[in-house]
Amino acid sequence: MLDIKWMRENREALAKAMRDLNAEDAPWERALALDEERRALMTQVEALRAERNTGSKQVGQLFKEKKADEANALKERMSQIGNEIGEIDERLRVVDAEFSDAMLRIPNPPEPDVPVALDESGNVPVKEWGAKPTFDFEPQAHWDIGEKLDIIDIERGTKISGSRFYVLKKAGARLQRALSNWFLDVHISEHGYEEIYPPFMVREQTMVGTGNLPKFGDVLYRDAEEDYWLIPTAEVPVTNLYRDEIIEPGRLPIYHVAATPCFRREKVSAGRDVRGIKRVHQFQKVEMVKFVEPATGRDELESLTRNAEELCERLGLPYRRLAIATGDLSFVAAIKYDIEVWAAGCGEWLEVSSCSLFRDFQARRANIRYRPEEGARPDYVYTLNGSGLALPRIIIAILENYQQADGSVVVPEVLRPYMGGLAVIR
RNA sequence: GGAGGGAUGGCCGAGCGGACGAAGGCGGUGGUCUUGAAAACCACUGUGGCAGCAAUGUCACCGGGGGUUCGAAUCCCUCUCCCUCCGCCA
Repeated sequence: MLDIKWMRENREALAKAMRDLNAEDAPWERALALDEERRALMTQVEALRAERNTGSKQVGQLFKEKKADEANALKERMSQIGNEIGEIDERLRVVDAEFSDAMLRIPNPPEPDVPVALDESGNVPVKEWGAKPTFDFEPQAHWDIGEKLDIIDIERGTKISGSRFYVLKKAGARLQRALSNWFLDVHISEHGYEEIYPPFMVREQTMVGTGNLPKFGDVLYRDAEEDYWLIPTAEVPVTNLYRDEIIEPGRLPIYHVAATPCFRREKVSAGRDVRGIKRVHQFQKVEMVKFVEPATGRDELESLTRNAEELCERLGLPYRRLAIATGDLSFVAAIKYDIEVWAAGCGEWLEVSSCSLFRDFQARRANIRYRPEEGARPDYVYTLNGSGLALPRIIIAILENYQQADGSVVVPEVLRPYMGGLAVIR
């Protein structure tokens, strides 16, 4: 959510931001109009309330002085004012609700250095690391490797739960667990993050806080009877940890990391990436979330992104960093880098991390503030998050990049301690 | 799942239709006293909206929302959360 005061004073900048974002349907003009109406109604109703407050006090006073006639007359007048207040209040309620709804549907303006383009074709590779592996045989795709090694069972996943579900078995399941644990351990002991185990189901308000609702409910799973939504990422519960709180001086920055399953309906990408385990309804992900002081936002984004990249490097997986263009930016992000890992079998770059700075956009929605110093007035924090990293795409990359002619797969060195010393999956 | 009891300022806790933004206490800040500190005493001590250049004014907030009333922390409805007992359960 944006600062309405900023919006009032920066109409042109706002208009340009919405154009750049390819979000010209965002109701920002409507929000500004409703804001004006809202304030006008407020001024009216408050004046009336002030009148009634003093009047009502007099009523009591007059009764005490036994001036019943005067008291009743005044009461009558106050009753009329009460009716007027009721009417204006009614309108105010409607206007207010519409205003809030409009505000929740306006995306975050991009940072000045975000490449301007209407869609993902404008994303700019800003960095590439590692050499793509070469083979003296025809490299297989992970769905073949996984099936032959009996570590990915798509057929049975589909039998149990339907399309876009899979079963990991034996070294496959263990590889995922090893990755998840190793990621966590690196972030905790080397990068200064605190581990969080959050709920995987959250209520609507929590989804609003991170910007997943009201606009993107169609990609979420929910309980049919109760107000429970399955998290599409740990970002949701972890960011909301401090909702409606004021973080005391000296506590920032706060770094959290959580490994959770993520649930996504993938409705909008129906038909895309149906093969294998690249795009699935349930996947494991380690997510980093930061709460920081505004001035440090960009530096924190860089270090966050590095925290993710470093994992790829240590796994020996070639990757590239993409600066996401305005038109491809998520609703809440002010700037975003994607990290894509090369998968030699299907010959694709796979997105395994998205690192975003939200400025105070989420903090306003979720009302997360901090006190810059003792006694100072609270201000909104900046929030950031990034995957570090997403599974099972890393599994895909490992299987495809580390495959050998005989169909076996070499386990990257760093994972072996987490795999009971296993060096080759065969 | 059943039966009860709660939610008040940073914390504890009173209030049950007007004098309440809210007694009292604790904590915090400033001051007096003191060589210094403690104690004692005095004062101050919530957040947000709107109008205004400002001083300031005004409105709202006693878990959330709605209602009754001239007037609600106080009465009614509803939701959420917490606690106790019973049942069930990894």
